[in-house]
Amino acid sequence: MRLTTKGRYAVTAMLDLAIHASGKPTVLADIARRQGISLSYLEQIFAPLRKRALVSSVRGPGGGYRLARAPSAIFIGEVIEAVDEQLEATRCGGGRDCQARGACLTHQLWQDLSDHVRGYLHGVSLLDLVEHQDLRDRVQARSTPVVSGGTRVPLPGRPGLMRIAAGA
Amino acid sequence: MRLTTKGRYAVTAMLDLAIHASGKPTVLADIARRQGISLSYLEQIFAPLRKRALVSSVRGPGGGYRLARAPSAIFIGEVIEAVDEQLEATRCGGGRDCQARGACLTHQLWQDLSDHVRGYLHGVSLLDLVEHQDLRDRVQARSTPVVSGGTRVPLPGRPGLMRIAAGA
DNA sequence: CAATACTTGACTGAAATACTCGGTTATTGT
DNA sequence: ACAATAACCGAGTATTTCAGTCAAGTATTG
Repeated sequence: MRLTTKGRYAVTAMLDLAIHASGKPTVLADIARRQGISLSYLEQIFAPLRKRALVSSVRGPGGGYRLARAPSAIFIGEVIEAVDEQLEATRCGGGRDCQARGACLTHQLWQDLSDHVRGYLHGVSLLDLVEHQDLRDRVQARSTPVVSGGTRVPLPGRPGLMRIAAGA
Repeated sequence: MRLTTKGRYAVTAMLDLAIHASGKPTVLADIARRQGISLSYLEQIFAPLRKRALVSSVRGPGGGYRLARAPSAIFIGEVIEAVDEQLEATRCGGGRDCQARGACLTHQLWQDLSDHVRGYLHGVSLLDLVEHQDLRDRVQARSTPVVSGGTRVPLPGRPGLMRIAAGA
């Protein structure tokens, strides 16, 4: 599993979708505006989300995207794995000893860590985030218009690979 | 916390150090040979390890590096954090709402994840890895000479940032 | 049929990482 | 002393990868 800002954007977008769900599909342009993500980039992100049936799309005027399942049944891990495809298969085929001596052991370590992370992210649903959010900015959610292109913050963090962010 | 191949090398090297500890210090050249890491790169990696007092060094002939503490008291998290310094402090100062609406919430998610990962890596000691290893290749450890420059595998995986490696 | 909106894929720029190289300083053994 | 050894240091380079853009294409609806 890889963790990139692309994955973060994907989660953010899905969250946005969950929040603004209202029968009608949501157009990407709105998400782009609200979340400060470029439309083109969003398109690129939504393609794999659709392929993995996390969202469904409706074309033509009045179209847009919808969550394909209930927010409680969509897990962050799925979203990230959909977007940050792992075309990886690290050397050292299978369970054999891939390297001298030490390396393969650490390898096992990373593997375990990976499983941990995956387990964690597969345990958090969109609904969890939405609920958590409601608690946090119940006030703010009312005070700012939901749709308008007010803020338009360019980027949440600075670009580059999302570190398993000790920073904050 | 960042996870790079540099960090992986650091852990591997420390593990090597733990395994070949025998009173006398170990020279980097040996580790380089055994683990297939370039000497120069190892030097670069050991500098911060030394700064953080995870290893101690002895200069001159007969010199080399030693673990500064017992393997049971050195944790992987320390090693990685020593090497992959985080000069990070992500935007969105403090606990404020750093962004529009959605982003800061996911932010909290990443934060939690980060804490998880860190907790995990700070719970694994070098000794844990060493022991685990003994179990795994008790046979192999005898069958191949410990020192000689036999294999010389260039790289464990391919370069690039270490993904939280689903691959294997 | 015309506007809307998704779809696709190639392309680019910038950043970070991975790694090298040359030289210096401290010790030790002869 | 001298020479060999090994840690130490800092600058420098190259590759990779990611983030983001652009342009053209296709399906739907009104």
